[in-house]
Amino acid sequence: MTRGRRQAPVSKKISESAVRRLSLYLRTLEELDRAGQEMVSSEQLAAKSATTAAQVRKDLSLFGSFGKRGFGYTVEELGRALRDILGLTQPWRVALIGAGRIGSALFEYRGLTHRGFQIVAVFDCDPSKIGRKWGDSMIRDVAELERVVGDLDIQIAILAVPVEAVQGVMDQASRAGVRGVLNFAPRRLKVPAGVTVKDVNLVIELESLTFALSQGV
Amino acid sequence: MTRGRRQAPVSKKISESAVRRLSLYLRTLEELDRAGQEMVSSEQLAAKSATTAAQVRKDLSLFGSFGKRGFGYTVEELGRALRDILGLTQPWRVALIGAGRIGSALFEYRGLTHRGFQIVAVFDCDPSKIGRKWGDSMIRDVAELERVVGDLDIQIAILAVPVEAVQGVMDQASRAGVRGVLNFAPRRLKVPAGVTVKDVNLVIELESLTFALSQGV
DNA sequence: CTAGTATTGTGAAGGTTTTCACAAGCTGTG
DNA sequence: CACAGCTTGTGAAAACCTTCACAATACTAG
Ligand SMILES: NC(=O)c1ccc[n+]([C@@H]2O[C@H](COP(=O)([O-])OP(=O)(O)OC[C@H]3O[C@@H](n4cnc5c(N)ncnc54)[C@H](O)[C@@H]3O)[C@@H](O)[C@H]2O)c1
Ligand SMILES: NC(=O)c1ccc[n+]([C@@H]2O[C@H](COP(=O)([O-])OP(=O)(O)OC[C@H]3O[C@@H](n4cnc5c(N)ncnc54)[C@H](O)[C@@H]3O)[C@@H](O)[C@H]2O)c1
Repeated sequence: MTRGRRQAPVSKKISESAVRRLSLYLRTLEELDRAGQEMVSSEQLAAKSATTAAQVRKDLSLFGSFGKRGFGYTVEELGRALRDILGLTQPWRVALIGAGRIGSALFEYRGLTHRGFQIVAVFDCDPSKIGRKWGDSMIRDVAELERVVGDLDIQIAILAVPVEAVQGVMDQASRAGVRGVLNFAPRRLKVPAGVTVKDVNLVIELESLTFALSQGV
Repeated sequence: MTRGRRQAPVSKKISESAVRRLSLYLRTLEELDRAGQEMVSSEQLAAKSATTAAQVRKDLSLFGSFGKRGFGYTVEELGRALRDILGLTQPWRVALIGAGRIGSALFEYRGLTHRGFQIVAVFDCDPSKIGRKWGDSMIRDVAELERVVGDLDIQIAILAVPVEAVQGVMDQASRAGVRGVLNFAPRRLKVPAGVTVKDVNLVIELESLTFALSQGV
């Protein structure tokens, strides 16, 4: 029987909610790090991440053993481990498709670059927008998507196009070799196996809010 | 033993995921309605909403009995029932706080008004923005928040301010009597009991995407 | 009216996630 | 070195959610 720590997972299935919490823990750790704190207990990490100490320990135990009994976790070390688990050790190259209102907000959002997501190309289909300069680069014709994704080694696409266009753009993107997609259009996308989609849907958020509000009366 | 249909729930606890699916079903129903379809089976509703027929029926059964055995559901009737359950029978009055990049994208987003969310006031703290005209109304000083929320009977606030400012703005909003909040800033908010918060956090979405991508290697 | 077909509504089973509780183990102190 | 104090890591229990499977039932056709 091996005794290693920080062991690779035995390929257990990890729940979506566990992964989302890991991302939260990482943000909390970064705040602690900025505040100069070196150690943190599962108790404290939980309090700052709106969960419980047991949940924190269970989540981490899915991936290995990162703490010291009696003392807690080293902020920096655990942060490194989480970045590693979440696949954040090297920056990701992202295409933004749709240079409209949401697209421009995202393009200028420092929170993304900061976390290692580099928008390396922007696409649109509107001739009046194509060629316009955004930041260092230029808005490209979405027809070039396939070529550019290959040339720039893009792995992720953010879809910020109108709902009627989104499935078509998705098809182009998956043909181009994009493996992950963040979709802002309110439609469930059909994708080939091997492509992962995450949806951001404001209306669902708002409606789950109004549900809660009208329940609580 | 009563035999009523469409019974009010016996105040069971409804899971967040069930509510989110209801919102999805509603969108699907609206699409079917636009397409002129009158009846729908749980099977079809499930296929279009990326879930299973059993799940659809179970979700609906939490709130009552809306279908006809042997036939399915009336698109319009079920739509009405879902709007009722989700608290969408009358429009909600929303304050947008933070007239920056994300704020302006949201303000112009038709998808919200469309679904009965009316942005009736916009607030900022930047003197160069206050007083500027947006749509029919004007950007107001966030200092007026408390008064305006009362005057305009605002129930929901969308927070689109920088992360450093968000807890302060949240405190103002809850003092003002806002009961629901959609928060775009990447920080967990502390709120008094009776206030519900939903977070929209892009970085979590992207990181759960990169987790999936780096697992799947 | 009866038979036949289709689909709902729902207990029960099965599966997953969260919480509990405690042995294991690290560190500082005397 | 032994002990005290504290926190992790983890099986087991509890809670929660999804899937299964089928009786109940609505409607149509004959
Ligand atoms: N604006 C918001 O706050 C908001 C919020 C949530 C979701 N969304 C969703 O995000 C998407 C974009 O919204 P928006 O408000 O930015 O719209 P927008 O109209 O401002 O921008 C859409 C952009 O996509 C471009 N486009 C259209 N078809 C294209 C194609 N086939 N290929 C490439 N580019 C194409 C358009 O030229 C335009 O520049 C929509 O699906 C919307 O439902 C928007
Ligand atoms: N831009 C994006 O795409 C994006 C994406 C996800 C999340 N976010 C988050 O949304 C928030 C807003 O981002 P943004 O890019 O729109 O920023 P922004 O700087 O463009 O806009 C923020 C606005 O808030 C105003 N403001 C600051 N303090 C305020 C206060 N106390 N009261 C009222 N208004 C105040 C500012 O004057 C500014 O107009 C941030 O927390 C950001 O992390 C942004």
